[in-house]
Amino acid sequence: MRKPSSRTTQAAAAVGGGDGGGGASSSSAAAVAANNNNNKVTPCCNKIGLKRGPWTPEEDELLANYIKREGEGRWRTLPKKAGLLRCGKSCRLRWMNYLRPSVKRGHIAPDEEDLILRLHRLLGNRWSLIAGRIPGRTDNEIKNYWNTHLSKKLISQGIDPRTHKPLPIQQAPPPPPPPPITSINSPIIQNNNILPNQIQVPTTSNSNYIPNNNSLLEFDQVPTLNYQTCLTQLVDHENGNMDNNNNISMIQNGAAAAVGVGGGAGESCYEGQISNEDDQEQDDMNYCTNDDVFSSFLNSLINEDVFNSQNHLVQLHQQHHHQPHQQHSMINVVDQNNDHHHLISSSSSSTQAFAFGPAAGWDHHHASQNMIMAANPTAAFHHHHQNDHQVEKPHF
DNA sequence: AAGATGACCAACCGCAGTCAC
DNA sequence: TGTGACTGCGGTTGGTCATCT
Repeated sequence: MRKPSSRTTQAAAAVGGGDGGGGASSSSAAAVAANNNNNKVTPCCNKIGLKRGPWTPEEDELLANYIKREGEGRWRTLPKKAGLLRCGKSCRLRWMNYLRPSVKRGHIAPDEEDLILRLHRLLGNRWSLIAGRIPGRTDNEIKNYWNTHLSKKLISQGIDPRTHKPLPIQQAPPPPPPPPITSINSPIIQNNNILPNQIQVPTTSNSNYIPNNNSLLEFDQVPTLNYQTCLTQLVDHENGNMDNNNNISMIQNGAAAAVGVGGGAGESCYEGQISNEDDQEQDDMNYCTNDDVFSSFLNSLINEDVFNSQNHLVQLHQQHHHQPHQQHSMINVVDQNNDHHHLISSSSSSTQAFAFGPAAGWDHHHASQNMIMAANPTAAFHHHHQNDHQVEKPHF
């Protein structure tokens, strides 16, 4: 199984040394030729004699001491200043994945594992995003853990680790035909690794319709969130006018979302902020940025308790007021062309507590016909644990 | 005991986004 | 507006160790 080692040769020759900064690294003649053809060799990659391979304790000490003195950044010049025969990229990697004080190493707890599973179902192989929600863990560590443990675990459970859907069963009868559908043009929804060319929404009025693809939105389970204000800003920011040419619009009307959590449009998006980080992060969340929105969104999605609490409040509200309540969902959208994510807020009204979908009526006043829906985070979490030690319950 | 195999994971690679000039 | 440097990301490689045959 062990593959022939080429690393020693690479280290000795160090042709095109460094670790590929700017994508120009190579250690093979073919790659060197390609570099020459591309005429895109960064200075870092021209340097020879750079050390590769595992770091020694002495190198670690040099790097750690330098960063303690000078701080992170300026990776290109850091090795020389720190007295290291490494390229900046290697130094950065070593620091980020190993030497950083905040890095938590060792056994991944069941709670962390559960969180990884949830986030992966939601985000796919976006390891940095996943790692960002698991304090002390690096994207590399999570990626490795996924590839060596979790993917195998899911397979052993009959679940496709890429889609989080049941693996196909041999000799199984063909699935029943789906209900009539109406094609919706791109953009694409990313549903983990599924990137259909067309997103399809049933035209049936059956509100109980549930897509065959169980990763699609389950209309009766939609999280109620209160980030519409920030989402509006987010979508505006990321997509300019976000018109029909982009096929992404759908800013819901912002009225009285998220019962008991914050308030209506215009309020701070961190009213009722859900946090799974420390107090410092809580303190830092006094303003609204795209990252914050996404962070808050993830916090909400990974917290079933929050969702359940909100559902309960919605139910209470309806019991007392006997009127439909506006529901909001968050949809993760990926532009087909640029792979950018867009968090989209949707709204609908229904006389049922959590009805959501075609019968309840998509908000076509605010949603482009080309809008998409997918990535039901709640559905994604149905079968996971009730508790998330990472997340605090919001204060209502 | 020794080689083969598998698991783990640190490190590398190449690409893309962002920013300064 | 174009270019290059810098940075970050996800995929992949390969070294090391444990277990199997």
